[in-house]
Amino acid sequence: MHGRCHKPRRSRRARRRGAVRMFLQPCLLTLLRRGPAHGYSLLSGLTDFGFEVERMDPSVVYRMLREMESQGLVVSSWDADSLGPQRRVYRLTAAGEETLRDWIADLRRTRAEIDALLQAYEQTTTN
Amino acid sequence: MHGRCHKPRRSRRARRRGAVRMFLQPCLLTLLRRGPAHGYSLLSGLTDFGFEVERMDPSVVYRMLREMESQGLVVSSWDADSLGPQRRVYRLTAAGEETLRDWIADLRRTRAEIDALLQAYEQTTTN
DNA sequence: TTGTCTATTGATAAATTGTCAATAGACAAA
DNA sequence: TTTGTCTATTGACAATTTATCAATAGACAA
Repeated sequence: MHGRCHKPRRSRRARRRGAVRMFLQPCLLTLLRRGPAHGYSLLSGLTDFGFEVERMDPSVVYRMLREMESQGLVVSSWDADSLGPQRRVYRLTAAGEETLRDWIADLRRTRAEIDALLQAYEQTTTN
Repeated sequence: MHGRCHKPRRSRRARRRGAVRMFLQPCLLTLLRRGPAHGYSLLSGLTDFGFEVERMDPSVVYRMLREMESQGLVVSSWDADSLGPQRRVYRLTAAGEETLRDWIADLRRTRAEIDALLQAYEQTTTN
């Protein structure tokens, strides 16, 4: 048939509730903290943080990486000795480290807010 | 001067990171679980969950309430014996209770994901 | 020489959130 | 009694974030 492996047709499913906004960014920053990496390997690494990578569109990750680069949080270069197509290798910058620190603080706060709600819920369990 | 109390000019500040998407909805549902209430009182109740109510635009809350009503999660009626302007009193429906249960499950999952990231961060503390 | 896999880019639609402006009843002060 | 202020609500629209689809391209295997 056509030269397309027809994907499982990620059918318009309801967006997940309760997810953290822009959560992708701190996840990528954390992964890059372990060392330089390119988009595709970062994509797989996201499973660690609860992403369902199979259902994710890779363009989401690439877009975020390029945006992060435009903000100076990462820098990219072409991997010299790679087989296959050229791939961009991303590396964390000092600014990226700092932004990640801010993110961590925000996430602790967010966690506390979620806890507040969960506790409020449990306390008013009327049924 | 004009009949407007000039607000502190909620100046275009960077949107907070690390907030949960649509967090407002489960907060309102939880507040309504304690009993019927109208928009303005719900607005104040949000402080419990980390919202900075002074900086919030009330229209955000009203919009959410109306959307929740259109989804059948709450029903509203006009408060008969209210002083001042008429106000809509919202009451939680069975569907609302159920949606809140789903939210709680989602939020527990979200919290687990945040924890995973925080742990990953702490484990790779290279500096 | 066609197809498949990895890797990346771009455009656009849809959903969510933020901001501003307007209306309206009650009440207090001038 | 008219002006202003407070509570309460609605509507419109801009900005941001997220999802989806379509396309390109090198390497390699059949």
